[in-house]
Amino acid sequence: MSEDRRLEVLRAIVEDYVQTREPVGSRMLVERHALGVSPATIRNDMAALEEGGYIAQPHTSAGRVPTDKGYRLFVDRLSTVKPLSGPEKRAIQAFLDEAVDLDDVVDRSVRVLAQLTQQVAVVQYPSLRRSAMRHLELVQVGERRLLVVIITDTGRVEQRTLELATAPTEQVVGELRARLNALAVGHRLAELIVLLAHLPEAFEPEARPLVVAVTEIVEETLAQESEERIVLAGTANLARGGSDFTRSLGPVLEALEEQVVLLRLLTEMAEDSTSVAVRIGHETQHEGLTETSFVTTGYGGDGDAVARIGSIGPTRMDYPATMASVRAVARYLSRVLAG
Amino acid sequence: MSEDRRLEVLRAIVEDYVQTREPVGSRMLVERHALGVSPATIRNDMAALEEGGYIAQPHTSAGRVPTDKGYRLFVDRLSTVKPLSGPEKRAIQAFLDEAVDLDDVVDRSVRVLAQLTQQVAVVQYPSLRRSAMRHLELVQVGERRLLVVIITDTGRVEQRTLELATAPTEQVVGELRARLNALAVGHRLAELIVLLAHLPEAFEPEARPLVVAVTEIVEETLAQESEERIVLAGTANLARGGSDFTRSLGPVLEALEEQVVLLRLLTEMAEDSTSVAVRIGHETQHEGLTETSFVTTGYGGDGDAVARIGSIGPTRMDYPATMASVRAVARYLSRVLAG
DNA sequence: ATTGGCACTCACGATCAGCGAGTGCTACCC
DNA sequence: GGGTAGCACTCGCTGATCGTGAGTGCCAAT
Repeated sequence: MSEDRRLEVLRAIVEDYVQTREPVGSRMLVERHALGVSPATIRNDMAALEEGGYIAQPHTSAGRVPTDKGYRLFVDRLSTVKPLSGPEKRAIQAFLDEAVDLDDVVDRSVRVLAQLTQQVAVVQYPSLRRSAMRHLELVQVGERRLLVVIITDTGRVEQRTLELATAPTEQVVGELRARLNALAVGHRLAELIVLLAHLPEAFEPEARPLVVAVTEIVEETLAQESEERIVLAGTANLARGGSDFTRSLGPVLEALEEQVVLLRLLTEMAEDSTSVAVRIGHETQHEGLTETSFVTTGYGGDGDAVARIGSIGPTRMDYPATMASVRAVARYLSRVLAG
Repeated sequence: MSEDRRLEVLRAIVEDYVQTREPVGSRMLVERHALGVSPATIRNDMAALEEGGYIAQPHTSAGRVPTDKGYRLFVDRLSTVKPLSGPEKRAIQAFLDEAVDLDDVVDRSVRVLAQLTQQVAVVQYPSLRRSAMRHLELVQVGERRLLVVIITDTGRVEQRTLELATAPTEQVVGELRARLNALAVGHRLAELIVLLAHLPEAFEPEARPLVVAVTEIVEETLAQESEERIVLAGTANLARGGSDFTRSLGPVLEALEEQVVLLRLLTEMAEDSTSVAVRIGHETQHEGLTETSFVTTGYGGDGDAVARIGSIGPTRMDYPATMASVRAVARYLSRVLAG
């Protein structure tokens, strides 16, 4: 009973099951794959794989289905990423290049990925903290209201209005704007807290409340939970494919609407920021997502990513294809942002 | 056979069906509602209502179910809006007041509405064209790149980058910014095309290409289809409620993901901008939405709305409650935007 | 270690009868 | 003429029964 063949059997089971969506039996297996042995032999291998927890049978007298552990092994050791076709690549690039806006880029990315994988796609907006300041604008709107606009090099624009106790002079606002920009432009926003610490001291006492108020709201913005924005697309794909996922669709949708859940997952997976990371079924640690897998990778920035993009589908998905699509879209997305 | 009682029967059927989700028969009807007549009489009325196309029976020997036409009559003439409870109102207000941002306001509105109605909620971002210019900022980023940022009084921020043929001087950019703001601030963006028409002439010939480029990109931004942004929440609610909607969920989700479809509907319904509008089942004119109803109303601005908010659910939804929720959230949303 | 054979299990689909909610119709009453 | 009571009829739903076949596990043979 060779170890190699057992793995080969597991791979065959995964591939067949992904394709047919039905438990795969020993007979079908030898027919569809040139394994060179009889069904009975396969049955022994299957028994061993089941013993090891890599496959399971839904009911007695049914074929085998891969377990989460089985998929894990498949992803880690048995699969090879299948690259996208040339036309596909070009289509992605062309589509993303038309974007006019960060919102538009993100939107197009998530759509194209959903389209490619025929699953749910998710994109995190570039993290404010990890982006660099491109420009900070102060706009006086009304007597004692100030609009603070932060623009990052990733194209993100964040804005807050500020109610002031006293109306500042045009001149002070101008000076503050100039100094803030001189100080901050080009730096990561995360560094800002340190950079801004001593800023008030550079101003006359009368102006300090204003300066403090502005720096505070900037810091607040960075601390905000809403700092992290997430966009989904392709939820309709969950329902597609007939009798596939259909019954337990509710919990999945609920989980996907909980931004907190998605954020946690994406953050956890971010440890491995550069390559494609996979979370399978129970590994998501979320009740509604036990039949769901995440395939994500970082994008933007070289070395450490500025945010993540990924695809969400049933555990029984085509991992090699999904991984390829995610990686491809992430690359083009990075390129567009950098360009 | 009094006309009045027939309508009363229709109302009873709608109310019971909405509540029980099962075809309602003559016996149940007289038991649950004090109609003061016997089932046989009701049957006659039912026959008449069926004749008129207001109700139908799924199969022979089953109870009756309201048709789209029946719901329409119910909504138009038989229902009275049930107001929200005090705590509910306060909760909405409190939740929306915490918003820090336009994105945040929109996000919170759509969530709270989804929560209230237990259906899908949809919010259109304030239309750029109908908003007034609060500020227009030009930021020079890099040698020959200019960032054009438009900020509206509804809090919307739109941004575009502009590649220039030649590097403009700081001074020209400053002058352009000042003039643009002087010209445009306070006006509806829709009027901008006219306002900006003669702007280039006010500049020296060398500066004109820049001016033209900027005005052009502003106009382009307004023409953009992406000018209209839409946000959904509560799609998970479609799946909730057991065996209710479950089978034909796919098409609905697909339709909801097609922003174009939603936009068309919202726009069509906008004719009646101030009150609550309802589209029932086939009235949506969309294949995937034949079992779906839209309840929407305008928000922001008094007189003519700046955009729409609404709730989407099964045709067999609680119209009075939904209409009340939609109207309430729209009001608070308007208030927050104005404040 | 592999294979052929064989008994066993069990989900699935088809068939069928009984039940009951609901209807339409007709004859009757006020 | 509108309302009511009674009655025969329809038909979807439920549950039981049963055959079928894919698939398994085990064992003896190679």
